[in-house]
Amino acid sequence: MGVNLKDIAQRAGVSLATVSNVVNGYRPVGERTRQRVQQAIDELGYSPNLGARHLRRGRTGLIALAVPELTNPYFAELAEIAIAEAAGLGYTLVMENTAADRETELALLAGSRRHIIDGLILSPVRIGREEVLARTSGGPLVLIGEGVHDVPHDHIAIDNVAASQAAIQHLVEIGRRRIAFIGAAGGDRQSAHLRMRGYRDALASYSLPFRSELVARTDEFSRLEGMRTMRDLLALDDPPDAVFAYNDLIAIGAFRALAEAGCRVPEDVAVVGIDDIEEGRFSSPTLTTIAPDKEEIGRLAVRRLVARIEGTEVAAPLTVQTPFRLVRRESTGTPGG
Amino acid sequence: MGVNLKDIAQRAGVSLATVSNVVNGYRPVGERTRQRVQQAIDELGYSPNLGARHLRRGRTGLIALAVPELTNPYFAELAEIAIAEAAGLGYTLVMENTAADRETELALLAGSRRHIIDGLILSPVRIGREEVLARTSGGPLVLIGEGVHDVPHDHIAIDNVAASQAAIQHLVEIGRRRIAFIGAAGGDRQSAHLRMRGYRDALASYSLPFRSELVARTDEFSRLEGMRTMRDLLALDDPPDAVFAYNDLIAIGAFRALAEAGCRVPEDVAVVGIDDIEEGRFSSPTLTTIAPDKEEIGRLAVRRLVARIEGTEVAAPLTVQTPFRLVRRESTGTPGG
DNA sequence: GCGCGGCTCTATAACGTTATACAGGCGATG
DNA sequence: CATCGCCTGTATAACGTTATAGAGCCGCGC
Repeated sequence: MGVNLKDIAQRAGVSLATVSNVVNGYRPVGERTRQRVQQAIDELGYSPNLGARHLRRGRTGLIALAVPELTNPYFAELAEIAIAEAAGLGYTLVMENTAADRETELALLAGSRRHIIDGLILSPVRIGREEVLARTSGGPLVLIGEGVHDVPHDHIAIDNVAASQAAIQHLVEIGRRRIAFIGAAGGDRQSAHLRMRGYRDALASYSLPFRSELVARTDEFSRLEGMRTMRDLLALDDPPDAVFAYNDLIAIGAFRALAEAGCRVPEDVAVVGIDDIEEGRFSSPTLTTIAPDKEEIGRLAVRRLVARIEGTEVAAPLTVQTPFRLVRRESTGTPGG
Repeated sequence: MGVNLKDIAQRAGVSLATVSNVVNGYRPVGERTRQRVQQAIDELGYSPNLGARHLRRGRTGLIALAVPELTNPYFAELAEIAIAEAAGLGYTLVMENTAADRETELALLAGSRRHIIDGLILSPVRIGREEVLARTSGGPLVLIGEGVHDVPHDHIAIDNVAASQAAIQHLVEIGRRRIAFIGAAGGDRQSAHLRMRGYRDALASYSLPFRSELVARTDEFSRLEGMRTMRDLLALDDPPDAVFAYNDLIAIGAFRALAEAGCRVPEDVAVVGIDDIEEGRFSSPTLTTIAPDKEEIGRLAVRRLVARIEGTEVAAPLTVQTPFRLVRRESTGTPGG
């Protein structure tokens, strides 16, 4: 554990500063001395003490990715991508679990980790524009996903309204007319508002009536809530012939309720989700979904954050809408079926 | 961020050391001064610079949980528990993704993060006893899951042989005789060996023949591999009437192959997995599984690691076998059905 | 009156690194 | 030949904290 710069300096017969320069190339070092130092480093197996380095530099080399739930496969898949990208840029990514808790999100935003992390990628669900604007310090911040717009931070998301419209368009094209929406906003969750708006707009553009009984609110976006609300929808006098779910987890919960009720998918009820989690590629039936470009979102978020941290990016905050595509699977009938 | 010990000291009119003592109580401070200092802290909103503190103390307050894949819900669920437990003990838990890569596991073991983390919880899959024994430094280590036994480190796992036996027993009790096993060891993965052993032993104890054509090897333990190998099993002249899968993901992949082949579960083929991931509670059919006590594993791993780090635990390394239970669901028929 | 122990508090040296200021040598320039 | 600048390398002051040694004060016993 204990081999440090001084040990190397002694061994190579040079000063501390020279060793430091060899290690991180802040200033040029003559070829002969560089070799001597490098040899000493190799022999003694030196690796810099990051704590000390970062105390000096004022940076820790850690960035955080805060998501509402680690157990949502969408975020797990995103995290894997972001971790790899961060590692490639020399950073370590720390996962934070906000548990969709407003206080936790606020604390993170205010910089509760400010001495630990250099920057934060946040997927907000319980806070909005005002809270983000009120933030005065805490280092660079990149927002991902929906929820907060028009704030002075880099922001990466898909176009939720368009995504919803694409889903509804698909359902209409396969002949569905009574289309339900599961996952309406439980108050302050703007992402749900956006997807709801896309749902309404699309219905209107196809001259389909908006029926409030076909809109199901959920407190959280889980399989369990999807199952519960789907049961309610099936209990209607005139149940829906299609369901658009806020996300894939809800859709899979809906599958469960449909299976228990003996409804066939897609014959009786077609289902579309959003997220394209791997689970939906193996469920029975497989799940038609709107697939965001997770690679792009994860990598871009990390790259923008690192650019801000290192000061190489000073341009105005950027809002990026990453592409999405509709992936047809069994839950809406196979193409040509 | 800028408000540090010195600022507080000036404001309260005392020395640096006194403020430090108020903050972390290393030595007693008079009541009157303590109050003055506390007031200054509150007014200026001081929070200690963890980098500096840890440089001085030689600890960082970070621990890592290294798992083979973040996107495996079992590990995501475990991580959520471990993160909460670590936070309660004043530590921040960093997730590391080994991607089931031998080199990554070795690097982590050797202490590639030694200046960043105080200790490591590792779920090894590509390294074995010798590699762990060869380790000379790198701070406290707690092993979870299977794979490595008889090493001088705390180790938390379920009894894999017994778990497998319980699964087989259940399948036998519901009348199955041709029981396949998916997820045999692809070489060095000892966990698969153990589950395989439980499978063999259980078959023997029920006087059932061991048929090698009913054992499917997989390179990784994913839904995709489960689907592929299940297809192969169904192509046999005399296909199995039950499948015991290495884990739930494989079982769910097998579901997919069974659905595509038009096989009914559990009527034609019964399926049992291990892990009890939430996905299996909503799949169609729902998945019978061996449920490890994830709460216990996650919390115990963190507690043991922290105890080692803080030196409060000096007893010999402990191997804990946490309990498991069989959870009956549709994939083996409902109780009494 | 002097020394001694107990109680608060202070001064300060680390921890391991990086960035700044500076020193010496040497070739090029005026 | 003196001056300037470049090139290497060194010495050292931070970064913000904690632990150690010790300073001042007070009361008590000899």
